[in-house]
Amino acid sequence: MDEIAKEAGIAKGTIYLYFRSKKEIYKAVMDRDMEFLNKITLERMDAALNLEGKIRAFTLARLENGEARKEFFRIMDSESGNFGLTRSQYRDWLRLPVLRLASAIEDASQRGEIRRVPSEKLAWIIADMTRGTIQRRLLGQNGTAPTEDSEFLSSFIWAALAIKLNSPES
Amino acid sequence: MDEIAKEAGIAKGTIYLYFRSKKEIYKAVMDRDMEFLNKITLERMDAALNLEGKIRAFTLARLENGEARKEFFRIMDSESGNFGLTRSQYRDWLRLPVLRLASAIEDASQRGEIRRVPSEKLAWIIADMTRGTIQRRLLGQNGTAPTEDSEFLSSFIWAALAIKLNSPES
DNA sequence: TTATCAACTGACTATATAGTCAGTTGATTG
DNA sequence: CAATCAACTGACTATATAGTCAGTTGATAA
Repeated sequence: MDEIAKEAGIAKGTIYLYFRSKKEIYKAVMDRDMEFLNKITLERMDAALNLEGKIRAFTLARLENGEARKEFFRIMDSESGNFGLTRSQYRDWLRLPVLRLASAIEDASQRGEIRRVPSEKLAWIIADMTRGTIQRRLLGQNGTAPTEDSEFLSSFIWAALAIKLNSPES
Repeated sequence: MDEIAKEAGIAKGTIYLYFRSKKEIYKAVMDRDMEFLNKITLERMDAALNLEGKIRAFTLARLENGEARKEFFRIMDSESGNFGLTRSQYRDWLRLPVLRLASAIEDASQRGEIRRVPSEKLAWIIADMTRGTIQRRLLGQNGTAPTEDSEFLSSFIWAALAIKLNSPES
């Protein structure tokens, strides 16, 4: 709190005129950032015309955001316990874009554009892969661009969704 | 430390005859658990005859372990920051089984059993999906068995790896 | 000029808890 | 029996820091 006050150029007591507790500050920051991230994720997904584009939009929006807010992610990752933020709250925030992704998958599945899959489960593991990739990018001295990683993820997922065509006997 | 001492049935001071600090205790627990988890993961992967089996072995070993040590994972997840454990140390522990998975993928890729893929990247995202699935299992009241989730993950991954056959024009 | 008050201040309090160490215990030995 | 000592004890110390509150400031109003 002393550091926050110093950084903000106010006295510590002043903080408590605007926030009840330290937790509340973390929550406010978290809410703002997650809201923003979800907003751009959804916008970019909506702009995409087909499922393949939506998957690419989802992964790329997340990867780019991770890149732009490294420090935030680092703190979230290693200090979330310090401010009473559980993994389940993080999951709650993810839910909205993930469910949007799930409906897109479900639609495509219904329309026969991809093979039949459990859409919600799939959407969650897409989110898992994206998160893991962001974490890996933040750790190592990563030379690759977000677009490249997004491309890798998307094409991998897309390959798994392709309808199996009648194949010559193997 | 008071709680640990109580649980162990010794005085707090006695702890410091065996461990230099609180961090060291966490590290010891972490090391033991991760070593164990890696051991069974590698054993089960080695027992599998082909890549598909190895992927299934990897995911299932992890999922079952997550099930058997819920409390440990929960603490790891939400309190890792409290004891100076960074995400990068977690990643270091994962490295061994992930690289083993990567070589298996690389081999299969070389032998033409699967299509060409960047094996290490792929191995890491398999680990991501597995971790995410474990976390989801620990949160919700999950009715499904680990085998079912492992099956879902493995078949999804396998579908993405299948060699694209010459298809009739679409 | 004085009163009022909202915004602000920062020294201080309260609390939690990792780590310490002077003292105890009980087994072993000469 | 007395001496020695390794293992152990738990009351205590040291430190960090979230949160408080009596007092200050400066603008506005009467």
